[in-house]
Amino acid sequence: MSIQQVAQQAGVSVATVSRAFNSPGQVAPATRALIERTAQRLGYVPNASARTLRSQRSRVIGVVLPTLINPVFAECLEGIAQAAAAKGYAILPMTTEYSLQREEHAVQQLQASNVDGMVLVVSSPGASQALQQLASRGVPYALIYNRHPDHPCVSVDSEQAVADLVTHLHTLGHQRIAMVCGHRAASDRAQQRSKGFLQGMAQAGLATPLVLEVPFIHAAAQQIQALLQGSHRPTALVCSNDLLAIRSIRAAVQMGLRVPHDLSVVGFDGIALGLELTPMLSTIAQPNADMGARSVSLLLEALARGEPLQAHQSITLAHQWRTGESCAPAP
Amino acid sequence: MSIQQVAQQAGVSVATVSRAFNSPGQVAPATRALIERTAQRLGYVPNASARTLRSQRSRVIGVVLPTLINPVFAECLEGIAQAAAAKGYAILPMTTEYSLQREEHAVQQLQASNVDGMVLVVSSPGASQALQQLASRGVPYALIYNRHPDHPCVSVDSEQAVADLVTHLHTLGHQRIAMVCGHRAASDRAQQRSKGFLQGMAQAGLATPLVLEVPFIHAAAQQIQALLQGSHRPTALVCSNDLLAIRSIRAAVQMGLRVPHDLSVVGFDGIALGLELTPMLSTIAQPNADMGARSVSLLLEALARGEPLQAHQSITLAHQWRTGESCAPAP
DNA sequence: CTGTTAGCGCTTTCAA
DNA sequence: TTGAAAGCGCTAACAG
Repeated sequence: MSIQQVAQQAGVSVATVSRAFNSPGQVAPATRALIERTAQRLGYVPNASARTLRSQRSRVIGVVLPTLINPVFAECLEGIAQAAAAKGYAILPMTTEYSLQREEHAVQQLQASNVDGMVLVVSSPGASQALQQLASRGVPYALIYNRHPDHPCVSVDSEQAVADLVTHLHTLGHQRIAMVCGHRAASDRAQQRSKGFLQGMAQAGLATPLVLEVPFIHAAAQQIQALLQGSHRPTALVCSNDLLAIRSIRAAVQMGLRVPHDLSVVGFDGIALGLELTPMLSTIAQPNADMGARSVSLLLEALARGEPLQAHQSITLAHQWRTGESCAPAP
Repeated sequence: MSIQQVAQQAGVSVATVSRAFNSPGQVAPATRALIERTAQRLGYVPNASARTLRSQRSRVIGVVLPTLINPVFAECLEGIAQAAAAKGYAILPMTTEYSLQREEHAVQQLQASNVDGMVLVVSSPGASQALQQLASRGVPYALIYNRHPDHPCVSVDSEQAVADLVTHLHTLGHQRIAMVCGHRAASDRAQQRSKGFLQGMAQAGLATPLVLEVPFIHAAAQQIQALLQGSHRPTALVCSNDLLAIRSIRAAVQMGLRVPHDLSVVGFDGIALGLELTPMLSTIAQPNADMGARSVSLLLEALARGEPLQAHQSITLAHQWRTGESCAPAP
């Protein structure tokens, strides 16, 4: 089913059929109606590859994410997809599983696919080859969750958020607060959040802050339990994301601790599932879908202006403390 | 960066460059090395649109899923992505949010994108316009999770699984067993699972089976709590998926019931997160990533043979009872 | 082993 | 308002 056949059937030229689809206003109403009817009857759908090849724009936005197993990224992707669809754009998502190599590969693939722009979550913006390539080639892109002065980012202020959280915990009477943190090398979020933790602890005048670094992928129950051992154990655990919080709760309950009675556990991200859990997850909630949507608008505006996004166009969105049920005053 | 410029820089014809990429064996080692070096230096990546347009194959597999918010589909997608990548295929996922209209739209978009084949989870294979279109146009496709005699499907026998589960619960002493089920109109899985429930109840000689139908999207705590009211309340709840099980546990705990002591709750799907919860989710686990992978292999085999998949090539994979901690003998 | 060449289906001047 | 025609970048005969 090509434009040729539609043109032939309708008794017009291919150019007219093309116009009927792309700038209907330029086609006489009668002609347009005829073409629409014919196309409908033949089940004609314009060939995206040909269109892209010829017009040098694909109306596709590439998306690079660490993984879809962590619901925070799935939620964000839904936001991206929705915002893109509303503007007539399709999305092409790729996951990197926190691997730098796959990050570069994804970016390369997306470039080959002629995406008009990209939305990415990378490990570490400062160190990313992939981003450099994008910048040097003038491909418009926006980062989400990442924060970096040299790149256009849509994010929340994790550092401040966690620092404030520590203050809040301190107010609740917690003195011994520890952090469970994802691999900082694989995520600038983990870095910022742990930085905020240390800052908050210092501000509160709390001593010897403990930060336990664990992998993202597998549960690390034993390490967490080791952290919770002894009479001088922490009374509150700050986790660098909700998934780690969920794992921490399990680890704690397994060793006989009650959450939040004996131990407060708070997460970061605000995944929707956290609201359904028992206890409901106490967490610093990010507007995940909205962040996705905002990054798309930013990107599309840049596309419309015909120039890449600048670092100074970064957006910091408000986070929100979700009280939940896994956090309580110190015992 | 086009093949032209690489050819020129390397002092060979475009055909040779093309061959160097697509059938390296046909190019003299020295020439190939030169081309590879040149391409590398210039940062050349073949243009996917041009390639697809010319060769009439995109090496892309379209994927249609209800949503990525339910982790079962996210896990499945990871399986699909991995299997596809291993064979040099990219994937193009679209979500339908359980809407029939979006289902058709997705299929149409994917066709326009020249995908070589599709993997889909639809609401109801028997009623799907989209599938009919695919079949009539000879586009190879495979369904996952769905089960239907007229379509090639990769699935587990949900009906049998749930029937067996009811037997198991009966063995554990449960007499009053109810089901919490997703909208049957929006999902043939919900249909099959509720059918299995009724069958299991009949087999066990248990009376008046209660099936509560709830929406997929929003929590329905009140309806579930109404079901659990009174002294003659169920002692076990069979949920048509893990998300509903998680919600049911919350609803139960909120009204003072202990899980599994007062009430057993079992799910269906085997999402990875279920293993991390407290109590760990008791569930009928499907091999989600594997199902995705198998559907891809099936599809690629069909592609290699140059013909669509047939209904009789359907695969039924084994499910597995995951004991968990949310299910116990009747109180 | 390498080069020449004809399109794949579409958009977009340029003319009429 | 419409048509003719020139490619977008690539692959796949075909020829050498």
